[in-house]
Amino acid sequence: MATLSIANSALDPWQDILAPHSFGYRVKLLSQLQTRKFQEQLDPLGLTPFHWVVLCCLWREDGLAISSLSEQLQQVGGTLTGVLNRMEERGLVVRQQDEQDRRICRIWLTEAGRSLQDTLPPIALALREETMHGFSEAECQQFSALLNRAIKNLS
Amino acid sequence: MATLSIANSALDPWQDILAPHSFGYRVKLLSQLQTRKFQEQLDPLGLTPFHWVVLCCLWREDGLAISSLSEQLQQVGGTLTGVLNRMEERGLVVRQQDEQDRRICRIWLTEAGRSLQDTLPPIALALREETMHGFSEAECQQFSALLNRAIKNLS
DNA sequence: CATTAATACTACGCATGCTAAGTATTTGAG
DNA sequence: CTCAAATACTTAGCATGCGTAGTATTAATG
Repeated sequence: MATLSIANSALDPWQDILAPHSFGYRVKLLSQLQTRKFQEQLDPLGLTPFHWVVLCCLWREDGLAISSLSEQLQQVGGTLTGVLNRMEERGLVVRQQDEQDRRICRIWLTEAGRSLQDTLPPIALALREETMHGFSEAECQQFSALLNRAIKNLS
Repeated sequence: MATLSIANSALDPWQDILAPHSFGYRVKLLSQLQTRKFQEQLDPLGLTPFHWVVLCCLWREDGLAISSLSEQLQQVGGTLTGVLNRMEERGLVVRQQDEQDRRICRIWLTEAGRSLQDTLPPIALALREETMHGFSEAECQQFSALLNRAIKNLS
């Protein structure tokens, strides 16, 4: 008979590194839960969470090179190619070769892509508030700081 | 000219919800970084991070139904079908229909799958220690507790 | 100036991960 | 007992996400 008692966990030195109760798996799970909730909200708009993050970058600075997006988002180039193809088909962005260096492909917002700046941030904010429900300001900052340190350790 | 100054961030109320600096995106990033590092370690063994989490469940209790794996890992059934197919081809597990209820498909470890219990946990432990490098015991527990609360909020 | 190296991106194959639809089996309402 | 509903799983299609290989362009070396 399998037990999950504290005593058992104290006896098993691997307890806290084995999925699904490990720290690592719980990070993955939180990431997944966020994505699922966000996906639900974006689906009626014909958008995906990945579209959102690309749009965020372009709202701040339009005409970014794919390599710059890749660096900012820490995503490999191959992944972006597909996403940008679908965003272009969806009419959110257009590709344009750089004049000076024709290896570079710059991504520009369309009017449709720019106008989403009014619609999407409130959705993202609501998700953040749901995630952080019951957290004090200090706890939010603590969480954020711990997250940054862990990311730095693996970068 | 794009600036990233504190002053600028204080002026923009959306600053902390826009990718790639948002809390949500950083959670995703930590999850991704973990997966990449783990993948690197598992690749020479012909394994994936998903194999690891399934094996963890089976080491604790062999012969689990797919629905039970689905619940424990919080993964939809369709995802597991593919993973279990590949694990079966890889010789880690075997499928067997339940005698009492033939709708249920139980997953059993092979000897190869069971023997990995000696090899894999140290790899996972090393990754965890790399992630948590420089964290005090109290900080680890704090991080873990905040994570659990956020997961609960979205579940 | 010519050739090699480096850079930016694309293409392909494979592994998650999701939804929706389909199949087999069992349960349960009448 | 019978047939509809519920359950367990598979299949198919699409969107990430990664690694590798390929193409085009520019930079760097001699």
